[in-house]
Amino acid sequence: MPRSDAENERLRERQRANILDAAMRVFARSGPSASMAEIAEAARVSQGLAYRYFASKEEIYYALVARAVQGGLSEAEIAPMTSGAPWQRLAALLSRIVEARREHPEFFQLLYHVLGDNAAPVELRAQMSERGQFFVGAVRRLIVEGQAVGEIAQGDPDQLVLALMAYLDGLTRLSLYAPERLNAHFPDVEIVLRIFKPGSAAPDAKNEKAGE
Amino acid sequence: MPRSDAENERLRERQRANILDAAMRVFARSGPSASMAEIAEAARVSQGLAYRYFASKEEIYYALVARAVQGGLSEAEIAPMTSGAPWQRLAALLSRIVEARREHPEFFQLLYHVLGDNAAPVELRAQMSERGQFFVGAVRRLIVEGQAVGEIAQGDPDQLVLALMAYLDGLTRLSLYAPERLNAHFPDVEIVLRIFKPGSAAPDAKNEKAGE
Amino acid sequence: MPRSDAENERLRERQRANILDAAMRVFARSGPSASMAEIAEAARVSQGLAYRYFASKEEIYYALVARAVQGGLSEAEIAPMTSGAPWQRLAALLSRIVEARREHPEFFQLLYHVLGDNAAPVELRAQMSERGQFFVGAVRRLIVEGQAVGEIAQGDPDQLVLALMAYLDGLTRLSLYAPERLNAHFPDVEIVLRIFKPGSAAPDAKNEKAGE
Amino acid sequence: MPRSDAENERLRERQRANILDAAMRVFARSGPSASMAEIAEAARVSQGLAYRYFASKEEIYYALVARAVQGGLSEAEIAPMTSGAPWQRLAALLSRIVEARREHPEFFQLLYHVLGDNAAPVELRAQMSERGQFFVGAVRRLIVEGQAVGEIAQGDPDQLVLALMAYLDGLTRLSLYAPERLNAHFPDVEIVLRIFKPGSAAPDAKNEKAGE
DNA sequence: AATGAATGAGTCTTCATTCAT
DNA sequence: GATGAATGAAGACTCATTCAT
Repeated sequence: MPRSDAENERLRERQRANILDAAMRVFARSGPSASMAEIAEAARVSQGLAYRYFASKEEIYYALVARAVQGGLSEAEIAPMTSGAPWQRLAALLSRIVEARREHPEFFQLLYHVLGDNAAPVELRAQMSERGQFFVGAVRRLIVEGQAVGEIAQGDPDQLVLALMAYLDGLTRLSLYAPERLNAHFPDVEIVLRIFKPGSAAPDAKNEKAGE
Repeated sequence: MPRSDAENERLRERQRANILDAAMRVFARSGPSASMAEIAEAARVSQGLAYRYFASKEEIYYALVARAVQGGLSEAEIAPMTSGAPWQRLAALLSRIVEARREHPEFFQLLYHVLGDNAAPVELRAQMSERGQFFVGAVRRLIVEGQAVGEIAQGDPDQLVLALMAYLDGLTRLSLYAPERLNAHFPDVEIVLRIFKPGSAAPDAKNEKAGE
Repeated sequence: MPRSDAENERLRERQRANILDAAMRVFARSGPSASMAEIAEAARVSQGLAYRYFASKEEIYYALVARAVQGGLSEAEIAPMTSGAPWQRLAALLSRIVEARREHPEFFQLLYHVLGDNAAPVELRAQMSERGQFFVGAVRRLIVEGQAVGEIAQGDPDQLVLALMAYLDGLTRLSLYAPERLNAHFPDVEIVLRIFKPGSAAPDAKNEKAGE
Repeated sequence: MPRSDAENERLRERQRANILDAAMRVFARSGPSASMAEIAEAARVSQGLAYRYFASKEEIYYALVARAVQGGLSEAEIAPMTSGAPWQRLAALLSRIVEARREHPEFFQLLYHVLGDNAAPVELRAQMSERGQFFVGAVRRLIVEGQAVGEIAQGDPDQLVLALMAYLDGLTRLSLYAPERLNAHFPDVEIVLRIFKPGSAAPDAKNEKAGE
C-alpha cells in the first residue's frame, strides 16, 4: 500500500523546505562555494536525495534567492508609505527596513551576491532589479516630496538614496560578521534619519568648511 | 656571468609585486575562488613560477591582505586627527576615509572577506583587528570629545561608530558592484557627517518621536 | 476478499511480460545503458515494483535475451530444412531467416550484444552458443550436401557460412539504424542466395582473376 | 631552464596520440560507456592529464571518430575505381574495402556507433554522411555501368548496394566479436562478388522459385 | 501488490600543487 | 629563475537499488 498522494505531497514539501533551510544556513556560513555534501549533511539527507528536489546546486541557491525576493519583506516595507507627512512616512519606512535587515541579514546577503553574479538567471535578476527599483523609486519620491515641504535636506536626492543604501548594506554586513558587537550597540533609526535632516548647515559657526 | 645578487633581489621583488598585482585584479574581478591559472595568466607567468614566490594560493591572498593592511591608507587617515576642534577633525578624517574607500574599494573588500573567514591566519586577523580597533578607538575618542563640547550629537558613542562603519562598508560594496551608479551621484561627505550632528531633534516640532 | 491464487499468478505473469516488453522497447531505443527509470516509466510502473519482478537491471536484460533465444524463431527457421533438394531447402531457410531478421532486428541485436559481453551469465552464453552452433551446423550440412550434388559452389564451406552470417548480421544492423532506407530497397533473398551459386567463375571470359 | 618549445610540442603530440590510442583500445573493448578511469589507466596517465588534452570524454570519442573518418582508407578505396571494365573495377574496389574492414574493424565500429547516436556533433555526422554517400554513390554508379554492359546482375541497383553494405557491416562485427573464427575461414572476396554476378537465374532448372 | 522517497557507490570534471627539464 | 606537463584529491552529479508505508 503506497502512501497516500496527499501525504507524499506533504512529505515532499517538508523535505524541500528542510533542504532549503539547511542550505540557507550553510551558504550563510560558508558562502556560495559551500559543497553539496555540507548542505546535504546539514539537512540530514543523502546527497542523492537533494538532487531529487533540486536539479543542481545552483538551483538551490537561486531558489533561496527567489524565496528571499518574494518574501513578505517588501510588502511590509511599503505599507507605511501611504499616509502622513513625508518625514514621518520616511521614518516609519526606515524603521521597518532596518528591522528587516537586522532580523534577516542572510536574505540580503544572498541578494547582494546575486547582484554581483553575471551568471545568475536573467529572470531572477530582472525580478530583483524590479524590486530594487521599486524600493529606490519609492524612497526617492518620498525624499523629493519632503524636500518640497522643507522637511528633508536639500540637495541631489540620488545622493541621499545612495547614502541610505550604503548604510543599509553595511548594516547587513555587520549583522552577519559581527552580530554580537552590532547588537550590543545597534544604531537607533534616529541616527540614520539624520542623514535626511535639513537645518543649520553646521553644528556651529566654525564649520563652514566641513566635508572638505 | 651571473647577475649580481642585488640585481637578482630586485628582480625577485619585482616579480613578487607583479604577481600580487595580477592577483589583486583577478580576485577583485572573480572573487576569492579565482583560479591559480587565472592569476598566473594575468601575471604573464607560468603557474609553476607563482609557486616559487608563494607557497599557496592562500598565501597570495593573505599577502594581498597584509599589503592592504600595512598600506599607507591608515597612516593618511590618522594624520589629520591631531589638531583643531573635534568636529573639524572628524570632518577631515571622514573626508579622507571616504576618499580612500572610493579609490580602493578592493582593499577593503579583501579585508572584509578575511574577517569572515575563520580559516584565516591568526596573526593576520590580529593585525587587522589591531588596526581596526585603533581606528575605531580614534573615532570614538573624537566623538566623545565632540559630545563633551556639544559639537556632536549626544547618545551612545558606540552606536555612532557602528553607524559610521556600516555606512563606509556599504560604500565599499557599492563601489565594487555599482560603480557607475555610485560615481554619478557620489554622496557628499557632508551627508554622512549629519549622522553626528546635534541639534533640533527633528526638522520641525511635530517630529519629536521620529523613528517609531 | 483476496484474489484467488490463480488470478494472482496471472496478474504477476502479465506484469512481468509488461515490464519485459517495455524494457525491450527502451533497450532498442537507447541501448543497454538505458536507465531503470526509463524502463519503469515505459512500463507505467514504479521503479520499486520492477524490483519485485526482477532482481536487477541485468536480470531484465538477460531475461529478454533468454526470451529471444527461446522464442519460436529458431523453430520456424529449422522446420523447412527437412525435405527437398539442398538448394531449395537452403533457399527456403534463408527466406525465413531474412524475414525474421527484418521483423525483429531488436532480438538479434540483443543477442549480439550479449555475445560481446564477457560479464554475461555462463549458462546464457552456453544456451546461445548451442543455438548458434546448431544453426550454423545445419546450414553447413546443407552446404556440404549441396556441394556434393553440385548445386552449391565449391570451396571452404566455413567461408560460406561466415559470409552468410556476416550478411545476416549486417541486415540486422541496417534494420535498426536505417530502417526506412533498407525497407525502401530491401535486398531480395535471391541476392544473398547468389553467394552459394556455383557456375561460370566470372561474368565473362576476361574475369578469371576477378578480385585481385 | 624550461624544455624547448619544439620538445614540448613533440611531447604533447605524443601524449595526445597515446591517449587516443588507449581510448581506441578501451572503447573497442568496453564500448562507448567505458570510463575515463579505464582510459587513463590504459594510457598510463592520470585522469586529470587526460583533461588537459581533451575537454571531455565525448571529445575523445569524437576525436577518434574524426581520425577514423579522415583516415586514408577512403582514398585508397577510390583509387582503383578509375579505369578498367566495371566488373574488374568493382572487384578491385571490394578487395580493398574488405581488407580495410578486416584490418581496422574498430574504426568502422566507431563510425556505426556515431551513426546511431543522435547526440553526435552535426559537423561530424555531416562529414560521415558525406563520406558514406560518396562511397555508396561510387559503388552504385559502378553497378549501373556494369548492368548496362551485362557484367552485373540486373535488378534494383539499390538492393545490391544495400546487400553489399550489410555484408561489409557484418564482417566488421565478426572481426570484432569472433576474430579467431573469422580469420580461420575468412570469406574470399570472390564470394561476396557473386552477389553481383549475372547469369543463369538459378543453378539448375529446378530453382525458378528460389527466394520466395 | 505497489509506490516513491531515500541511499550510496560510482562517474565525470576541476584545480591547487608538484616535478622533470 | 622559469616552464608546462603531470598528479591527486575533491566536488558535482547520476543511477541502480533498498525501504518505509
